[in-house]
Amino acid sequence: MSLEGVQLTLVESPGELADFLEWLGHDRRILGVDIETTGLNVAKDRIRMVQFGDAQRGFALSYRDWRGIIRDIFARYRRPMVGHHWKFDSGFLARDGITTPWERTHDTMPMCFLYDSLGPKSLKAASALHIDPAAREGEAQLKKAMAKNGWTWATVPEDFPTYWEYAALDTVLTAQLAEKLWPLIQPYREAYDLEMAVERILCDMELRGARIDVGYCQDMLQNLLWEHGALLDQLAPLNPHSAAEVIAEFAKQGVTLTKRTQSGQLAVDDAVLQHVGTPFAAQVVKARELKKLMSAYFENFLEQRDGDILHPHINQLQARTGRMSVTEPALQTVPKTSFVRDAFIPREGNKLVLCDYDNEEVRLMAHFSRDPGMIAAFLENPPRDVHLDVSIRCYGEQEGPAKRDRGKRALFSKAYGAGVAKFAHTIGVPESEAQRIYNALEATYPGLQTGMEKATRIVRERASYDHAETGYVVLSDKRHIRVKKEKAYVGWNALIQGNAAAVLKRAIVDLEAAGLGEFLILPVHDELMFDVPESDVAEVVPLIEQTMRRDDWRVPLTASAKVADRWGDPYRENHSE
DNA sequence: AGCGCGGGCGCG
DNA sequence: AAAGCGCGCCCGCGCT
Repeated sequence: MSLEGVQLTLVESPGELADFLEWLGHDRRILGVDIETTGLNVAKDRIRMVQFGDAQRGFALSYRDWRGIIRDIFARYRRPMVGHHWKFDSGFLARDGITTPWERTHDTMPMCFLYDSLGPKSLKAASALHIDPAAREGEAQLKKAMAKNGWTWATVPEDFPTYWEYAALDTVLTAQLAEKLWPLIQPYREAYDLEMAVERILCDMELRGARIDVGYCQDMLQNLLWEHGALLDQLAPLNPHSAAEVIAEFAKQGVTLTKRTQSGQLAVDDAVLQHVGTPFAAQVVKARELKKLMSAYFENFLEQRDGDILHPHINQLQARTGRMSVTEPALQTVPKTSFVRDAFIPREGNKLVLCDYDNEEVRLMAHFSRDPGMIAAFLENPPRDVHLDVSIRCYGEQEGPAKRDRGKRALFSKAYGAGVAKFAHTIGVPESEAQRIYNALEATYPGLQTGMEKATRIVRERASYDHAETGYVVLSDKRHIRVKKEKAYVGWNALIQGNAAAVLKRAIVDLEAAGLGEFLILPVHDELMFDVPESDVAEVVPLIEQTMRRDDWRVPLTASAKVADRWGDPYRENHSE
């Protein structure tokens, strides 16, 4: 495939429209579709252009001029279509009341990911790799022209050739990419079908959005602003957010710092400041905390809302493991305090339902390690506390329960590759002590070590076999997650996180099939948030738990739901968790 | 003024 | 032989 001889057209006159419609009637394997918008925000931005194309030709249509025609095309076109990141385009069109035929639509983004989970996922980068290095030229040229003329995506003239050619070419790239990748991803059809089904549901979730309590956010932001301002006044002229100034202040006060950052500078992170323990160190910690709460959370909630609804971007294939991420705002990183989570409320007359998998990653480790003790623990009813068992083996029946968290930290540290030194440092104990906990872990669940070694070996062997820089692990839905050979030990993490991600995606599809899709609001790795009418809650909650439950692993993957009036309810101090 | 990076910190 | 993994967003800072 290449871009040579590709013909691009801006449809302006009725004659050009007739030519375009005649072309649209031709027989072709797949029709590429794309839209251009004034920006990325589905609540605030507009569609400017809609483009159609195949491997040879691309057409750009002004949305303002041809909206009715465009609507008809989506209603009538009966053959397969393909977009790149179709959730974006489909969401904008759906918002305008234009329904698109998901059941006949493909997406080259999941194709890219399934072909190579570490490869490029953007249309331009993937096209440059798979089709023609010239695929990037239009974008570069357009950016230059926009900068020169002070244009944005909202103001660049529709008839500016570089703009509409760039727009029309995207459909050609998408169509060519689809033709090239389609045969290559056939071994991963199960995963592809799953991703397409998930994408459609995520599209609806983004449009639905999550409701926030605007007044609460405004009040909390005011309080934070005041408190942070007062702290800055106290410290002035010193800026507690400048590491250099903080380091200089410690030097002046005679405090010696030793920990270094990755690049060799003196570290002044939370652990260091806690260790220093002076009032000034505490003030720096406090200032950072307040700033984070303001800037990353409450300010963003208020800035990014549409009325009282947040429409976050749910990035389906962002992580190399196939995990999803949520941005604008980053709702997967909301602090686990009622203070921040109280910002999230259900719609009028509704309840929030929060359902997460119980110890999902540990249960998957039990499955893949085949460790008899770990498997047995999860087969008991109720399940044994695997972390407590490690702690008791290390510290005894008396002291063990109080040190359960060390058992838990040991498992996750060890499982994801931390050495004894790193583990000792993160939990703040001498290395000898950390080694004792690791020994207890190994004695309790010896299968963990062998499982990790096996995953590492497999990644190395596959990389060698392919003469490649990367090997891979295979997930339950047959997809490959690539892992760099020089960090082959990451294979275990990829296996666990990747399968956890696939489990959640399958659950989302099953929930929709069970009629619960309309309540879905947000995924958080091993957890789903629902917004459910109060009158349906009693019926829906057990259905959610049953639908999410998985019994096709060596241990059951169970899910537990909580009902709340605010997201913060389960995190309140008097709550018994 | 805008960009990229490192440090730091929020989550699973 | 040894190696914590996966993200997003903020700030300060140095650069263009």
